Amino acid sequence: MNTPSRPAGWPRTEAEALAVQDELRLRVDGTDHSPEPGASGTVVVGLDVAYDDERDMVAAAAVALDAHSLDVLARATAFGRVAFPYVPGLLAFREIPALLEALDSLREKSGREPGLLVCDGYGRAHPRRFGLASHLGVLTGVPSIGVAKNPFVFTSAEPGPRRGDSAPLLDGTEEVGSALRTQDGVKPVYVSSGHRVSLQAARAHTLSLARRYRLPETTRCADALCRAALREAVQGEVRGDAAYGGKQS
DNA sequence: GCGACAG
DNA sequence: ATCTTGTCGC
Repeated sequence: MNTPSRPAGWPRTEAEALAVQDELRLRVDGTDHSPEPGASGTVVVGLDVAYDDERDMVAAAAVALDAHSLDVLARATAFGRVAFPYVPGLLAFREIPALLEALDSLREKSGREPGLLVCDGYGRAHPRRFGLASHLGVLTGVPSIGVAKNPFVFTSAEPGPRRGDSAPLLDGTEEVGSALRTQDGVKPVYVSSGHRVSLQAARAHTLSLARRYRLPETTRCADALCRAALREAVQGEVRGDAAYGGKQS
């Protein structure tokens, strides 16, 4: 019933959060230890968070898919209070406590270890090279990538028009990610490596997960789940239903 | 100094 | 992220 929104020691100020990023960024492993994209039996986890700022409430979702079939193997949610205000570049501090809780819950009920985490946002494509996907990867040790819908502060050439076409996402002259077309003639997504995944592999995983739609199936499933969970939790609160007061699956 | 800025 | 109807198309 008790859902800590801010774990002990969680940063309270922007300065503290920046210090944490500077410390943890040193632990990022840029070499590839990710499973083969689309490999049967590999568990890929999609993660997302929905907010109700009015009620200071967040709902996180973690969904496990089979990398080959894209079948949903397990789902988990977690609820809490907003852990940090939204500050561009510090998104992780807002979302990670609830995401870790959902991920723990998912491990319990699936009984399987994730081979890859797919986050809504950035990994290396970040002002300090330590976005949400990098942060979550370092904390869990699981290979991770970030797939975002917008280029944030970076620029890229327009990738070619076909699925699979990509262009470097640049911070000046440094390649920090890829603009990747996942469907013919559809707006690209912005992919970057988080932890223990190369950029090339991050693109391959993204394409393998986005077979029919612009966004990876992992992201679509997690997005739908956390939104539904938040709706139900808010309704429950309005009705004064105690069953919605804590965490749920 | 001002605006822009993952979700 | 979220506020929000209908509409065009596969």
